[in-house]
Amino acid sequence: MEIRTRFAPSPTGFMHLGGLRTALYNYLFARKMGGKFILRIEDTDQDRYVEGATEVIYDTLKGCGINWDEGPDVGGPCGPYVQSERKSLYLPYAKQLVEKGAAYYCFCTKEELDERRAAAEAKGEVFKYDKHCLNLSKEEIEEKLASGIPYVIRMNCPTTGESTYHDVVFGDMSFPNDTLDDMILIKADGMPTYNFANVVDDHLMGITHVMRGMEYLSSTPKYNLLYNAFGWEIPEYVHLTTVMRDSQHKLSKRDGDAYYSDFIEKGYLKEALINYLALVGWNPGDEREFFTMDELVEAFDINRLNNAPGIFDMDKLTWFNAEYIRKMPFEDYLATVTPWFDKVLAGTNTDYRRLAELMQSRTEVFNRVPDMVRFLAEMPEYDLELYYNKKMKSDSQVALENLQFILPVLESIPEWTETVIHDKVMEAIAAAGKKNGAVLWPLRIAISGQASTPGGAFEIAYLLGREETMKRLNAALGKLSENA
RNA sequence: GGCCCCGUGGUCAAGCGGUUAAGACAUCGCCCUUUCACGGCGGUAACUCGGGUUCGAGUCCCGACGGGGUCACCA
Repeated sequence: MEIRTRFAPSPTGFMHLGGLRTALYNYLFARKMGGKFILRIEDTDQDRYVEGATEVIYDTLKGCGINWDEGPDVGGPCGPYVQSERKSLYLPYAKQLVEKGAAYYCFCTKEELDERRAAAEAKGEVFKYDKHCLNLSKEEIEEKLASGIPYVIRMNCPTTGESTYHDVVFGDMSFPNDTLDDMILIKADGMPTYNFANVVDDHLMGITHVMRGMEYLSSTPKYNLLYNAFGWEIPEYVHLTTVMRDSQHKLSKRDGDAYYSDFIEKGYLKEALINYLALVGWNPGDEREFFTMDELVEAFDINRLNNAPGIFDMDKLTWFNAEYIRKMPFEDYLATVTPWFDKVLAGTNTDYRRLAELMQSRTEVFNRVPDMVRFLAEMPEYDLELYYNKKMKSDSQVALENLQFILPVLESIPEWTETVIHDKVMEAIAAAGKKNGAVLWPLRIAISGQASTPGGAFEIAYLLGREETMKRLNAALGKLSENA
């Protein structure tokens, strides 16, 4: 039998990382098994409609290399793949259930229900619909229906016994039936609820494996009741654990760390993000950590899914990102980092190519780049303390002396290239019998104003250019002698 | 609160009755080196707690504690 999985997001305008991982796992499993991966848009809540939200879903998935075989844009044998376009299809199914006694019309208004719920909560009880409308006579129902009183259709859950099902990651799950609420299948506006549409669509679309977040663990018995009432085959369930920010919080919108777009904007690479995400809650069973999408497909196994929630570790993601950046072909890195250089170096004539060579092994996340190179555009304020470095045998006194020593050497450099600067300076240092560090450390501080820089004195001097280097050097000398 | 799930270092995580309890990130130290980064080497650090079962328990059972989920005309 062909394996068919699906990702069924609702268009909210954002792609949550947890959702992305769900999509990824569905995709990986389908590909691994040679099956089909379906994209379905669940937009039955008209109040939540967001303009352009489906495009966000398409773009994110496509950008990550998660391609679907059937979906709203590519079509397929089970279309349409947007729930709002399937609206008319659900009511007949609900009515079928009513005829079978597995569901019933309910005329209780939302307000009445809210009141009863509040009353129950006030008493510290769990509110459960009391099946009030189940007791209506056929005549009463006909009459209300005929007079146009708004209604919903609810499922009729058993109140005794227990429901059991098997989940691939959690094993056998068992729930007392008296905890099951008669959930609404068709809303007063005629639209199906998520709960109902989901079951009907999964069946109609031939979904064999339902992979979704574990928040559905406890409503699954109700879905199974529905499948059974219809006489449909129950799919395999694969409930995925939640991706957490820390042990008590999910990844949240508030912290700006929940959405795919947040990470892309910060300068995380989608390959790194996908790679890391795949590993939160799943592992290949060996020690591999780096995976291309194809390798992920090859290695993926739903039996190795973890059943304990995983915390999304920003540090580890950042490490993955840095590793991916280091492995980027240089030209790709240059192209990607250029706009980040531009943020602070746009007016300068900095050699981006050379800077990029220096920066590639030092870039963890692209949004950290501007702060690292800003000193090239503008000499930062710095403290004289920076000249002190025990290991380099440098302090402000030594700095003054050695900077005065190196100034004429630099002035006489015939050609301002890195190698010439390097050779001439090293020559002079050796000739004077000085220590490399005692000259080079102060020099780098003098022209960068920073304790650490991407590259040493020669690289920075080259990048700055002769004019700017001399300008900064003279300024440093002034500052040093002033305080001597 | 009812019901359900989960519990190995700070984090991810291997382990499926007998191991010196892997590995990765983070952290710390050393080496390389004109800083930082990269790279190399090494260190610190864990089975939530009680009871059982067993010759033997991180692995099985029960309980406690802790964390999470769910109880909508949201999905």
